[in-house]
Amino acid sequence: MRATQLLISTLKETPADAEVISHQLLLRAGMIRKLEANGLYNWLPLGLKVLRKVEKIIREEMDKSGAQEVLMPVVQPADLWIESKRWEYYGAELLRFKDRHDREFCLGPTHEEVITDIARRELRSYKQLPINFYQIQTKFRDEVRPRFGIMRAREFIMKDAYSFHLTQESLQQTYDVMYETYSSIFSRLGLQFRAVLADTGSIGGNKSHEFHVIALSGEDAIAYSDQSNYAANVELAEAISPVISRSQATQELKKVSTPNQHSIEDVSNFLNVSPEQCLKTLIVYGKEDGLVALILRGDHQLNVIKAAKHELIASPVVFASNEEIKETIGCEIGSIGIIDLKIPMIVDRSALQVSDFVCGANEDGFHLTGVNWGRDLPEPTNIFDLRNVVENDPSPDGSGHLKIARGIEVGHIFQLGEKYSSAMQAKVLDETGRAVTMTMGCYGIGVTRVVAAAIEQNHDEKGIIWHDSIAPYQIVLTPMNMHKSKRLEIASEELYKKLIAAGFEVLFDDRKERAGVMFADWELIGIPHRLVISDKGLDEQTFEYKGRRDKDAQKISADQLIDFLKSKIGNNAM
RNA sequence: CGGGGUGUAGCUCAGUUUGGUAGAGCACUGCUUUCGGGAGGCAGUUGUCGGAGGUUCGAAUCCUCUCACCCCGACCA
Repeated sequence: MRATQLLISTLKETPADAEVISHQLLLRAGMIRKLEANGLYNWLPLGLKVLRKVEKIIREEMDKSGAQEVLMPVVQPADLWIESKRWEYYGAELLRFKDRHDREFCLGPTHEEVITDIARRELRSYKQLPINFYQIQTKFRDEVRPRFGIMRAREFIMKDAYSFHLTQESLQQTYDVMYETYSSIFSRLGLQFRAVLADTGSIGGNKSHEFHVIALSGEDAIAYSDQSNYAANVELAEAISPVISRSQATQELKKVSTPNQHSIEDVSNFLNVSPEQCLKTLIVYGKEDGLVALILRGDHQLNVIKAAKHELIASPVVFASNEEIKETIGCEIGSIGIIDLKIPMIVDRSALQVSDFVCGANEDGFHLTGVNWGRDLPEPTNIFDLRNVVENDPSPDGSGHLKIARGIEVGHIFQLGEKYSSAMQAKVLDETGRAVTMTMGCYGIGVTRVVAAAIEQNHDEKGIIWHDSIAPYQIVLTPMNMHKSKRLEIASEELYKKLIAAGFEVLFDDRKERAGVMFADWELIGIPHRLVISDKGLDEQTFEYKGRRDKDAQKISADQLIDFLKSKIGNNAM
């Protein structure tokens, strides 16, 4: 490709509404542009090149896994969604509208209904199973608050796959294949990623993994062991109770005045004890009427997803209002304590381990010190894992300690079970001739999000750094002052053709631009390999090469150039 | 949906307090130079001042309404 024939719309300045680095760089590199409305983006030629490469790798690996590609409409009839009950439950994220005949439709945020409809029409026999369909298709979710550019846009491209099975064992097998396939995909994309155990949430099912690209700007926190393969979303990661037993009580129970000291930070500073030595009491609504107290160590954070799984706690977790707390317990939020609480109490495992602790006195302006389980109040009976794991907690698999990293969720695989197949009567005959509801798996990759995630992970102050496999072009050929040297022009044209013949994806910067402009543009756009051709170099039969991450350029003799480039770029992108 | 902020040239922004008829830098066009790191010079082009209504001799500026976008939160798998 010649630069004079390519839309190069680089910006020197960062548009004011771009918050995250991937959004800024995609805009500045001229890869995407926002359409008038919020959360909708145009893909310009250079950006689309990248997107298509990501799609190609996904497609190749999915095909290799034995999945088959289909294409389903973006517009979906309401009837199917009514059948699955999601017309009622999906909420405002589902963009609904009517056609000219007043029939109701929606824009597909996902395609479970449609694929299940295909399956129930086309699949008749267990002999056709297992089967795995995928598509790469545009989705629309009317997000409450789209943000971060293409990271969380309203319209986006997703690779979604749906598998159908007669048995759980079969589902597990395909699930494992997808796990491996995803690992291959993200490896080929050149991403540093981690597969983590995930909460299955309201979709249900018994097993789920998220694939996260590790990046400081990630929206999710993930916990992983420093010594084993264990990794889980912090939402899910289990906080193991340390094996150490509680120390003996050494202090007297005392009531102390703590005027205007409310937060754990206030109280621990005021009494000169560490937050670990304090217990905090959070009041939430119970599943039945009434309130429930949750007891955590002062330095720990409540994990609302874990808490919502407790049988006494309302799901989702809702904190009690100040008025109700005052009415039921008799004090303000900052002074709630554990002794003589009149409501059910659920104690985090770690809170159980503390002796001589500090807690509220259930009386405004007072706390208790030297409190001990068993001595000053009964040993708790209701013990639960309520908190977020923190750095250096023991790993739940017993091997090593947990580290915390930020991740961008780019893929999610889970076992759906029969939620859609049973609601929509998707059945096949088994070997005894009996109609059996199929069980399903579902596997997504946010294709457009992958592009953003790749940038979040790979950029510097000059711009994007694409991995060879997804760069819009592998090599950029930049001649120095070509318009002044006929000899250089001829040599550049020759080299351009030679590189193409050798199988490289090469961009020839034939613009009449100064060197600095060319260099700055291609560094911003993130072309991984740069060749400079100059009169000086022609004299000594060399070209100058610089990798996007290299500090300095190096001279390569003309006769070795192709071999050199092949060794640099390798086969992964060819 | 709640809170905060911003709307002026393609981009970044000044001008609004104190009303007087629209600006800078970058970008873009042409020419030019000492042309390997977003260079310099000369000459140009670019606006419903987000929209509607009002006050006024006169509104980007004051008032009312409205729309859009951004940030924080809530929501969401």
